[in-house]
Amino acid sequence: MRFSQLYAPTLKQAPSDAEVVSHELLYRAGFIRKVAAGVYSYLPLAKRTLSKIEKIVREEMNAIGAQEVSMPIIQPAELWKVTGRWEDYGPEMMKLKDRHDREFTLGPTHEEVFTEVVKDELRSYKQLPVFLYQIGSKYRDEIRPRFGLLRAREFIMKDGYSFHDSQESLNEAYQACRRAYSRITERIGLEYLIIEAASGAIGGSESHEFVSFAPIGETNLLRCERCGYSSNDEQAPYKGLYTKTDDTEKPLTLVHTPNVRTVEQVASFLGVRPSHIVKSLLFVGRNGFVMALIQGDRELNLEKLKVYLNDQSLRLAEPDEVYERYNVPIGFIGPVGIKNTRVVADHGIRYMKNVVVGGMKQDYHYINANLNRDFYVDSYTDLRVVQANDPCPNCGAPLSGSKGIELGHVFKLGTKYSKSMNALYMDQKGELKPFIMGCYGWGVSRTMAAVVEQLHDQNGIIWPRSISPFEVIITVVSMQDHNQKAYAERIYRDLSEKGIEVLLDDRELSPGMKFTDADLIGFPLRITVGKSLADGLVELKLRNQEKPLKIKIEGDPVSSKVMEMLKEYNPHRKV
RNA sequence: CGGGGCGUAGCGCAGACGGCUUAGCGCGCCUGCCUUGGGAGCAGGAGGUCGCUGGUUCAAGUCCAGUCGCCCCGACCA
Repeated sequence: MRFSQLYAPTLKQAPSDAEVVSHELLYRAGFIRKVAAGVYSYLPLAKRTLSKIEKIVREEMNAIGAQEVSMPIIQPAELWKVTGRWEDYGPEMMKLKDRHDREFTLGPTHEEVFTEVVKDELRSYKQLPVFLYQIGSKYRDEIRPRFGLLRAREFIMKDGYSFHDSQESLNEAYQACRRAYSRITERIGLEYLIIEAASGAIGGSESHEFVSFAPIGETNLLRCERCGYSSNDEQAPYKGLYTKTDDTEKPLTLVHTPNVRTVEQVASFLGVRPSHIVKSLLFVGRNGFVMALIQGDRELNLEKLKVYLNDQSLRLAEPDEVYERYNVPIGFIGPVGIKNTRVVADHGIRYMKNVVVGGMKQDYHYINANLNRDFYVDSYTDLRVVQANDPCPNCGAPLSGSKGIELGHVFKLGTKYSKSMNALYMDQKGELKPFIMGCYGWGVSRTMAAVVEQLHDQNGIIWPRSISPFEVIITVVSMQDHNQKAYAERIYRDLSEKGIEVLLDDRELSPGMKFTDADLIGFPLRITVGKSLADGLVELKLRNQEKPLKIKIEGDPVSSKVMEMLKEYNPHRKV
């Protein structure tokens, strides 16, 4: 490819809305353009990189026996109503109606469609297992799209689904996919971590995430240096100690706390530690209001509460809803005297004495409230968001915290979808059984952005060789110089014939611009053909190398040295 | 959804408080000359429904209302 013919509009200035480095660099380097909030066009450079990522994903999926298919993006609402996800997935879905007013969604994921497709054809255990996948666009009406490709409303994803007649068979596919994902990440050249994860609205039991390290990532990682445990903070169980006290119970007292609402305000107004306050949070779910109690200095993990109550529709109640129902502004809500509301508490609540809670009356709080005397709890569970320095659930050593970008996610779904969709096969004994299912996602477009987050410097992107749009760029310093031009053409032909993907920068531009573009786009290797050609020299420079290497050309073009340098190229290392 | 902000040339911005002339600047683009090792120089030039709709006014990019779009923060706050 010649640069003079490549559509790669590079920009000196970053667009004003670019917030994270991957967004800025992909935009400036001419990979992407925005069409609407969270919706992007992929220009030729991006398309080449995305195709390479897809190819790696495809090869690794095929290698574990998964078969590629392609399912429709547009899906009828009925399919989603059967599994209850028309409501559960709800606002995240892009919904539309056809001319007859029939409802559809642009698929945010494809469990229903895949299950529907196989249910009538797979009738016997003899046909199992089956593992299908596709690579295509997904649509999620994100509450707030941001960070460019990292949280987009349209994005490219590989999603796979497997169907089994036993847990063992599911385990095999699950482990195979985990290995495939590890190979994908390694071939791309990302630094990553596999963590235990929450399964969220997809449902199911076991689940792991593949997360690439990035400070701007939205996944909170917890890691144990001692035993290697790793998890995200939505999933990690709290296995620490709870503070117990032997304090004698003091009498319950209502105190005037004008305009004091938050835990912090209450703590400073009353001069108590946040850990002495009980936070009372009201949620709304399928069965109405639920009150959750947690120690004031801890965050509540909504995922844990959803799982505990088996209600994915659970959400924090709006202040208006709370006021309408209890006649008390949020901030003064508490468990004392609350009626007709299920109360779920974190285990820690059991051991607290003489606590501060909302007064159930505007501008009042109770002090010295005590469990089973002044208020009551229906059940206890672990509701805490585990934080850095909490003990590791495995070995008790303090956890360390960091951030990452979720690239891949594997789930054991079990029979959630097959049961509700009546997707059954006949087992050896002639009994009808629901398929045991697994599901496996990989964010393709997000991977491109995640790589840029990890691999860049002040001049631009530093692509790993495996997914760079081109492996080599040949920069001709002066197109006026016939020798330079002719020799560059010669290397170009030679490398192309040897199967290297080369971009020849044959533009009539000042050398500065060419160098800047080459660095910005981030090709692994640059060959500069310039004035030193007169002395029989060209320069080779890896993208992460400080100084170029001058090599003698002596008849043979530079291909063997190029091959050698590309082989050794490690974009993560500064050279 | 709540709060804040923005919308003026391809990109980045000024002009708006304090109303009126020909709406500017940098980059980019076009032509010519010159130049070719890190976004060169000189000269000339093209490019604008000032997001949209309506209102106020002699006069609106500027004031008012509505609307659309975009961005940021928050939405685990009690």
